[in-house]
Amino acid sequence: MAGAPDQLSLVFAALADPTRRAILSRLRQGSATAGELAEPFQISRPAVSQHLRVLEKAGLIERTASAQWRNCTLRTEPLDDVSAWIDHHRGLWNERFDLLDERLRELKEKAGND
Amino acid sequence: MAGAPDQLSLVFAALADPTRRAILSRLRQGSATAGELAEPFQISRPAVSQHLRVLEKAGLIERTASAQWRNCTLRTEPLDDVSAWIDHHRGLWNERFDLLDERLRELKEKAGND
DNA sequence: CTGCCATGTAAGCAACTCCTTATGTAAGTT
DNA sequence: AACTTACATAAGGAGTTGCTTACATGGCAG
Repeated sequence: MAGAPDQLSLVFAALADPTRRAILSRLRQGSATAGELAEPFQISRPAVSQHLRVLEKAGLIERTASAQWRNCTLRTEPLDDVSAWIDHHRGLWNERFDLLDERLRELKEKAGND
Repeated sequence: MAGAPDQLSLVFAALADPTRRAILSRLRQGSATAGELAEPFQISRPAVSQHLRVLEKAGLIERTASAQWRNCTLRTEPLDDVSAWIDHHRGLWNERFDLLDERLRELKEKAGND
């Protein structure tokens, strides 16, 4: 039993593969069919299909069927979560806002003691 | 033969594990020894040790040995690369800088044709 | 209906991940 | 010296990933 991994882990895992990142890069220029996405790669179609499934599970693409073509479109919402996590741990927020917070508290105490 | 994965893939893969993300979160409050990092988790010490090695290979932590203690410190540089990739694919940059790029290329061509 | 085309699914395999227990290794303690 | 502490590494196993080939599905063209 696997015990489904959380969404953030799914997204990070999806992005850990260069082929999948290349697929996403490609989709940045607009949606494409599975065949178009497979073309630039040396790997087989089923392999690409499996990559697409991983990306879909991570919420990074959306697949809509029209006739025998599957259209893939980029979805960037999961990247917002990733971005939030990353920024939180880069200290863009922190070491600045935490210090600011502390500074404010100091000033408050000082003002209180006057 | 594995064929060493690129650094960005290493970082994404390292971040795909909740335990490792928790370790990084913990390190945000300052450096810690391997033992301190292992304590909050139910898994064995060797398991934590292996997680630390993955994080080290990804460049996300630095381990320095002093006596029999291994001190782990957070390194955020790899997160900058991740952040750049993410932002690039979120369309924060894009729709602005790609257009600028294209515009520059147009101007260049025009200048060449003169 | 028959056959092609685009794609997904199934089965199988090598390689990797993540955990375990057992065994180093190096520094401090008695 | 023997013992403990703090960690790493080794070996092994269950589960997952990423690829392959072979087959199934479903729309379309003759």
